[in-house]
Formats: sequence, structure tokens, C-alpha cells
Amino acid sequence: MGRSPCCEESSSVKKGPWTPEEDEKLIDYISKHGHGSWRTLPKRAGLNRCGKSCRLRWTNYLRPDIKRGKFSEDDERIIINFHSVLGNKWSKIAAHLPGRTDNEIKNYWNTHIRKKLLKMGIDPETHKPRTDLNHLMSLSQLLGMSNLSSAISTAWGNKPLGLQPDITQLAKIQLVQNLLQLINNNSFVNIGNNNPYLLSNPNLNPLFLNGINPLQTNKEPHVVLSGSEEYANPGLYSQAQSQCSQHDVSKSLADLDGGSIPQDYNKINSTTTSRENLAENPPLPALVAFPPKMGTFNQMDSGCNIAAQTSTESPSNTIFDDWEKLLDDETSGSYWKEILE
DNA sequence: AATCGGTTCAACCGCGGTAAC
DNA sequence: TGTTACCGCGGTTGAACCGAT
Repeated sequence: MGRSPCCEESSSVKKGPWTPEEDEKLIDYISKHGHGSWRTLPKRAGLNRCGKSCRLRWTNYLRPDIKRGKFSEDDERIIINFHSVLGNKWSKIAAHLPGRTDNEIKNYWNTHIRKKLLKMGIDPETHKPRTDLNHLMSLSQLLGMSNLSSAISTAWGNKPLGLQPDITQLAKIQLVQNLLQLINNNSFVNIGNNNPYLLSNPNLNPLFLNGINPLQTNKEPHVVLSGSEEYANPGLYSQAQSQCSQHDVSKSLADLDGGSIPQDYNKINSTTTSRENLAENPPLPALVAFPPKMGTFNQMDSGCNIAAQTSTESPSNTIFDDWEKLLDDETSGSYWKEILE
């Protein structure tokens, strides 16, 4: 329904930064009487502020259990993980970070995490690889003089599990993927699904919580993050879960919450299953087949290993071979060579 | 030392949900 | 059932801060 601003009836109320005296009054009043009705609090506390302003000041700054200072890497990981599932539900995310406010998390996301993800070629909204042209251009610049085929072989060839590609290699992977996505309009190239970086990076894989390596565990999933809470971003989460689905997410979430499974998730768990959820929000199909020769994730044993490149198939069968052909072609490849070189 | 542009974050704005009447 | 009041949330703003020149 909405309503007019709570303070419009009284234009004389003070706005802007709070003074130490005002803070003191507010703290003093609430510690003695509790906040009660925020609307009437300012009058009762002797403050020339609107109730909303008092509530904000209290919940975001003066509350005694506020935890101030820099976010730890764990905090950051938790924020990314929950954002990939919940989206911009800052208050819900804040509920999993005791002492942190939704406002603080929102600010931190917008000023730090968002930029980090963008730099890495990850869309912070969808947690999927970016496909916009500006990003492609910046990636191509980042690549500088790199060579596409060597990029692919370096990034995908014989990398041992656990040895993550550096940022340049990531850029190469991203560029290739994005170009392929553009070419195959409406299709989803499965590099993202199988991207070892996305799956193994604790900051990007929601399953990678609190020391649980989704690439190594081998359990049946039985939990879900949906139900009353919308499955906001089926993208990364369901992709990761479907590709690498032998994980106990509830344990991860329980660990996050200091050992006990959060109430919300218990409630959710009792009503839905991940399979149902995935059925409702199936991961995007890989319309362009991921070439076996480039490596696939072995879900049967140790999780999502990238198999070493084995060139047993016809070399002309893969999209990457087509790519090399395309790039070798004097006429059609010149444009792409310009971008890539 | 002064200026400028970018970044950070506290505070504000306005809307949606919902309880109370 | 419709209206009003209130709370909480997410998006936005702008002053303060900071580093580069």
C-alpha cells in the first residue's frame, strides 16, 4: 500500500548526522525503557527527530551488539554464498552474520564485493559469467597478447585439481565462453557449469562453506534453500549443485550458524527438497555440448575433477576445434584475431 | 599546499506488508 | 472489507574521507 513519509507532518524535525548528545539521549532512553513505539519514542526521549530516524540510528549504529570493523574473508564468503541464493535480501543475509547490519552488508556488497566479482567477469546479480560487450572488450584488453588456443590448453589442459587458474587465465576462459555464448545466441555453453574456478572457489561456490570442499565430498543432498524464501538465483547455486551434487548443504549451513541449523532452514527442509526445487528451477541446459576431450567433471568418484585432456576423439568434433578453425581462417578470423590479440 | 576525482558509509526516502480498528 | 498506522526493507543520496597529481 505504501504511505507518506512518517515525518512529513512535522517539518521541523532534525535531519542529517546525529550528534553525540542525541546519541546519548537515545541510548539512555532505550536502555531504560526499551524502544516501544518508534513513532512516539522521539517525544518521550526528548529528541527532535522522527521515529524512523531514531530506529535507523539505533539498529544500524547504536545497538550494543553491533560488530564494527572490517569484514573478514569468512564474512565475505558468507555474504557471497547467501547472496547467490537469496539475492538482495540484505536483512536475511545479515541474520547470518551476527552483529552486522543489513545496511552495512549492503554497503559492503556495493563497494567491495560487487566490484571484485565484476573484475572477475562474474555478474554480481546472477552470479553467472558476464556476457555484455563492454565486458568482452575489457577482457580482451586484459588478455593483451594472449593466444586463444594456448589459453584454452593452459587453462583447461593438464591443470591438477586444486591449482586454480590465475586471473589472466580466468579472463581467457571468460572471454571464450562469452564469445561462444554470443555466437550461440540463447544457448548456454557449459564452461560455466564446469568451470573449475567457479566450483572450487570458496567465494563463488555456495557449497564451499566452512571448509567443506564440494569438489571432494560425496554425499546425497537433502536440503534446500527455498520454500518461503524464494530461490532467487537458481544460476550458480543450482548449477553448482547439479553439477557437483554430492554435498550436504545443511551441514554447511549449520556450520555457518555456529553448529545449529538455522531455524529457517529447518522449517524449509521439512517442507521441500532440493530435488523438487531443482525440478522447479532446473539448471540451464547445455545446448552446446561440452566436449569430452576438453575435460568433464567426474561426478561418480571424487566430485568434479577435470579429467586430463585426452585426444582420443576426432579433432574436428569440438567447438574448440571449430574455434581454432575460425581463428585460422584468414577472412572470418581476422576480426576475432583483432579482439584477441 | 591545493585541487580533484573516486570511494565509503551513515542517513534518508519511499514502498510493501501487515496488524489494528 | 476497507482504511489507517506502523514497521521494516531495499534503493539512493550526499557529506566526509582519501589518495593521486
